[in-house]
Amino acid sequence: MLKNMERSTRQRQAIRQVMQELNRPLSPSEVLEAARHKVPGLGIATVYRTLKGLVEEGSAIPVELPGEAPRYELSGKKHHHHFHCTYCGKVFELEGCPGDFSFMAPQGFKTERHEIVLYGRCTQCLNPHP
Amino acid sequence: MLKNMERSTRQRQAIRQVMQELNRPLSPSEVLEAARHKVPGLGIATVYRTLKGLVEEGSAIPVELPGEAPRYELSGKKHHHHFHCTYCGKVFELEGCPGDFSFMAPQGFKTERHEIVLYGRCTQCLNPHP
DNA sequence: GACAGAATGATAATGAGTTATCATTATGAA
DNA sequence: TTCATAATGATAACTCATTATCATTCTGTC
Repeated sequence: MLKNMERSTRQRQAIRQVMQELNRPLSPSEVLEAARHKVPGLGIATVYRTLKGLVEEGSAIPVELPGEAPRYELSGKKHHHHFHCTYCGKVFELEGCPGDFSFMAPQGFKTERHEIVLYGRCTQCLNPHP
Repeated sequence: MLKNMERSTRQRQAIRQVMQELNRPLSPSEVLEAARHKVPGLGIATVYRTLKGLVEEGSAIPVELPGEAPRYELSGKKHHHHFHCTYCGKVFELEGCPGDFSFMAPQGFKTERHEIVLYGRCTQCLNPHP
């Protein structure tokens, strides 16, 4: 007897695969575009529904960046930050973190967490003809 | 002969004052609320128009934080980051910056700028009864 | 294979934030 | 003070991301 996200459909398989393969935070429309290569008729509503389900079951988490609609990445990764290519708009995962930034907060403030976003050009956009 | 933001109205004066006095990134509705203490009948449309004008003339800049609508702060400050109180929702300016984060980017990526956001509790929210 | 009902896809509806409209008011040059 | 017109405030309209609706299709159990 099943509960949430109970049936294994081609659409859901494709969406999960795309998120594993691309391995970076994806917007719903990026997921749609990539997953349509596997399931041509895929609709955006299914993408939203599936992403919501993945977040609810804990296997994906939303990634919020300044001025952008949420993207989604698979969960289970350790503390990390992101790089946003200002040319192609893709967001990449960074490894590691320089550490604790509590010292930046004013006296009397209690820092609980932090986010770092780097902006610039990714390799593909710097070297368009490899 | 005047150009943009040409007339000095009570509304515009109040909005500029509020931004100077509070000295932190303010959302349009925060500006409205604060500026209404000076100009009671102030409307939200005027706030949006004035903020847009301030940005166009270069005296204010939009501050984008993850998952939030843009706030606005007066320009001319040096490189800095922000603290977002998760309790009252206010955003505060931080002084200084630990430095360069290019080393976090993958091989072949070119980092041009970075953003840091700290999350936690501000003094007021930690000490409600001073 | 048959069947209950979960899932899908197209699209209408929603919601939050922002902008446009327009009649009225207020600024500032003459 | 007068007057052209910029600015205001109320609110309708718009934008864009997301969700709801619903007829149809598909999954998985029997």
